[in-house]
Amino acid sequence: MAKNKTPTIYDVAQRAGVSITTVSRMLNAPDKVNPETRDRILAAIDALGFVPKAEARARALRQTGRIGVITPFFTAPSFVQRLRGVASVLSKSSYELVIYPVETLDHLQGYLSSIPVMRNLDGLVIMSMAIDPQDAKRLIDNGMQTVLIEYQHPELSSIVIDDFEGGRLVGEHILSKGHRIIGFIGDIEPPERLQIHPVLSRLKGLQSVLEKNNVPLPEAYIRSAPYMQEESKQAARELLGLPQPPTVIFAAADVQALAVLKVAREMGLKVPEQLAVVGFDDIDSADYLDLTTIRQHLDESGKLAVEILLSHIADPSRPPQHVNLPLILIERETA
Amino acid sequence: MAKNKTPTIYDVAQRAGVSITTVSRMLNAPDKVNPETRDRILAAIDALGFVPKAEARARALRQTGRIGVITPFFTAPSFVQRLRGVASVLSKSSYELVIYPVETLDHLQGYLSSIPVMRNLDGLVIMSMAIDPQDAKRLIDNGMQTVLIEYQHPELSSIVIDDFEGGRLVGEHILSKGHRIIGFIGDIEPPERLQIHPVLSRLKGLQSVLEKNNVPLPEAYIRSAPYMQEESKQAARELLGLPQPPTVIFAAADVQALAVLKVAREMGLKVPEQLAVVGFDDIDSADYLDLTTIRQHLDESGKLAVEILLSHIADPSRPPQHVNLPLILIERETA
DNA sequence: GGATACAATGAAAGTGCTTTCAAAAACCTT
DNA sequence: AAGGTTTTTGAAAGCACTTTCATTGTATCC
Repeated sequence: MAKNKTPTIYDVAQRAGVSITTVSRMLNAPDKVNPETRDRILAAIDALGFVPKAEARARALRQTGRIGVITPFFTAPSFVQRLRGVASVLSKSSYELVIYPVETLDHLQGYLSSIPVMRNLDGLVIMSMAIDPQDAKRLIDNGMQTVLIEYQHPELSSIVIDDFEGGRLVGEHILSKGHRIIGFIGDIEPPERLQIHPVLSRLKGLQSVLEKNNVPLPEAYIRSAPYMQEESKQAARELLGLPQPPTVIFAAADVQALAVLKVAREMGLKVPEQLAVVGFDDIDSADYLDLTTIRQHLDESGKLAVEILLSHIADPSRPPQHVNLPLILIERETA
Repeated sequence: MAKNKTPTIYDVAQRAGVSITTVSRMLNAPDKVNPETRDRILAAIDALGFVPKAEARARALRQTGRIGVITPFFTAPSFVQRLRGVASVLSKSSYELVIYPVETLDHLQGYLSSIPVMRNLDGLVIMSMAIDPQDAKRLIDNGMQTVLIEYQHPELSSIVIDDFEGGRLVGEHILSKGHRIIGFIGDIEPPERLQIHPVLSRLKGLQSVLEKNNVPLPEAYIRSAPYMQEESKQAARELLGLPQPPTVIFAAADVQALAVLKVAREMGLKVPEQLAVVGFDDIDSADYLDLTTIRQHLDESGKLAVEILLSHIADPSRPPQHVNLPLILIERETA
């Protein structure tokens, strides 16, 4: 047997001693071919394990739909948790989950220009990325059902959280705990590809509360650091090395808060007595570390996104839906 | 314009004043065509509402550009990290990443019976799951390139680690630290769907070292608990409630080790003075918590799997490759 | 026996794309 | 300004089938 290639209609024809025409006809209109010939062809088909490719594909495309998720390269636990939500509802339906990890803006551009046009996706979830109006328009024009997470567009469904409010919640909490010297760590200038600025809003929310209560937050107490562990630790060390170090640090992402906790341990600071820490996201690890943080229902946002998506795929006439997920402060041990 | 037919690439080409080649190229490798031309084509596409037929494309293409990953429903950080490895190499190629989360054995069976026949995948990675000989045969017969992680089959490429050796490493380490009363927590009876028993091997590795050194490990000090946080904590509490509590606990998964650490904190035990903890996996959080653990290069295993897969897709005549990834003990603060 | 009607088949021409290869154009060097 | 690269492009040759159309061999009728 000439193997390792998947058999084509040509192989079948040759083996059955007929032309490809006859094989094709046998497949599409069996009654138009002589029963003897038919049996010969059938035997050849079985022997070769032939499956008409186009048909398989068409069937595959119909029976199992595909939904795509565009996500910043998922190094961050928060994205993972959202994906988990997405997968959990998808695995109950018969949809495949296709992931498009975005590392650079080019990537995103590439996906966005080919996806709507290629039409081999039934729906799309775009996580934490700004998309420009032109791309949005193309999605809409091509009837690609899309749900945005952490970004908005009037004509596309979206799920957002109120980052400003989150910052406020943190501000109120730490003030109520009596803190007056406050440090902030966050990735204020996020990677260009994202083009969204949740961290800045969180900071502003914090600032608004502090101002209202006449608690200062000098420039020196605000450090911008990327999500990486090392950079975050460095930022924490700088903050704690200040002549008058903060008694609480608000890290705008849990992963960064974890880094702060690690520094605190290194320096032998008792948490929360000598240093309180508040995070943002409520990733899984936050619970393990007893980190006080803002829960933004990451799993839920993923689930919801897909549910909205599926309902819109089922009935494309539904208007876009805009959901604002509530935030709550989870008080644990670190603040 | 002859309309009422759905537009083809020819119509687009004509309208944009270029050849079909250029249109096709624009669709598949946008960066290889002049931006001006690109805009013209894009405009034509938009104007005509052109949609490339997936079927035709697959036909001409002879490959699908999709690689699939079958993974236990990815709630566990360790799977996530492997996926990260997978995605990192995939995003450099032009393959789509399709994820098949497995929740039940039925799921797996469904995937395994349709995937090879459907032929809409160029390659497959199967993580941490046993596949029976029949399914393996089907994959092989249909020429589906496959890489197994944490499971072996003589005719399929695979990536494994030596769990027994990992257990040994832990045993030697804790003995060298002077511990003589040892506790073990692990998911010894894993979910039926997995049908693989890495945890048992880890335990056996540990036991082999202990025996050799005449250190006892009574039944009561071995607790089986599923990966969930609550169950793991409960197991830890039981262990620590023993008349003679262990001075070190080896948790066969980092997530469980984190739960142990949490219990220790609850009980006010100093780590590692009063209770040492060793994990297994070296997930991201392990670093944040300074957990002493066995590193099994999760990211790397994912990367490697895809690299092997891609090389086999490129040249299907290559023989299956069996890789044994080395384990090392990472000594941090907890033991 | 000759004309007519079919049934069964294959050669070859699509189908809507991708890809290879080579030519043309634009850009650098020295 | 001559030569060498690189970038853009299109003609044409696939891909795995489906369809059209012409050819053959019979069966049927008068």
